[in-house]
Amino acid sequence: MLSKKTKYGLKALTYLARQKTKEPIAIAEIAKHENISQKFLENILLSLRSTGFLGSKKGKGGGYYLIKDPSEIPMTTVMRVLEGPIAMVSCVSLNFYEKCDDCPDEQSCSVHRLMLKVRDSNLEVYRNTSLSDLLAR
Amino acid sequence: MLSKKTKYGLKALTYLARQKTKEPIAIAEIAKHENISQKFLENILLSLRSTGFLGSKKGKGGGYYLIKDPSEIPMTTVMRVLEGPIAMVSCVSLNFYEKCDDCPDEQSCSVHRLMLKVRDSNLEVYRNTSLSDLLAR
DNA sequence: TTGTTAATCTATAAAATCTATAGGATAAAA
DNA sequence: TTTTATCCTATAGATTTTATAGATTAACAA
Repeated sequence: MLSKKTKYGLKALTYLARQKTKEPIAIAEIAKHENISQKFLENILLSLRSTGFLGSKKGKGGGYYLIKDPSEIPMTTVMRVLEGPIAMVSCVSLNFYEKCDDCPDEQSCSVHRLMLKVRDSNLEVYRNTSLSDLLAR
Repeated sequence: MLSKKTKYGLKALTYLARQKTKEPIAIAEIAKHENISQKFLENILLSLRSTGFLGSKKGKGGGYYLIKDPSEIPMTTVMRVLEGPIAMVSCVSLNFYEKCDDCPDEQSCSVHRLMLKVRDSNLEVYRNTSLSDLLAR
């Protein structure tokens, strides 16, 4: 299941991408429009900021804004920050590889084999999807 | 992340599929070979039995055995029983559809749009993979 | 300078889910 | 009728997710 964190994060990014202006948008405004707890959203946007495509400004008139064009913001990056590794098991993870402690041999592991396919499949979707693809009606 | 339940369930099914004989295999044997808590595995196999491709026999010489050929056991069925719906949000689920309570319009929802792609992609993998595909070395 | 606004940061509470175990019931075989 | 192994239900323990609280920092405006 998709976490609420990811769901909210995607909605917030979409909300920002739909703005005509590039002026900062307050968290309160996003939270209100997208039915999200403001405090929860604060944490989410904060973690998204580390990606480099999201900027923020403090004080009056402050808020969040996109630094890059939505078409330059890939879902691989967004999903990794929000949802964590794209792979469902760490032994097939590109960015967070870890050996399974209970599995003596990856080559012959059925779970490994299946999850490799799933990872490749998901990766292709995320690599070929940017924030701009989520906007269209 | 893949749950341990699913991981264990897949390993157990694979273990059964690799048997030469069609005689029942005791849970204890599977648990030992695959490093799984026996009691936990009991529950898992029990839930897998509902799919119809897994049979069991009680008493001495009892255990679990595959009713169908591994090539006739699709991952869609296995994953749905073990891991739950394949869709990451219920609003794109084929078998467990539910409207999101916080989302006024699916058509314009960015999460819906993205998760639809992910579901299709995963579904294709699971539909084209059977238990027999997980066996090969 | 001072007050107001809004993001930043850390900690933690509350809720939900996952993982594992316990123990008796049932069925089959010897 | 004893032994063996699955069946079934309940629940304990651990982990993760979701949400909130409150003090801090930065920017702006009067």
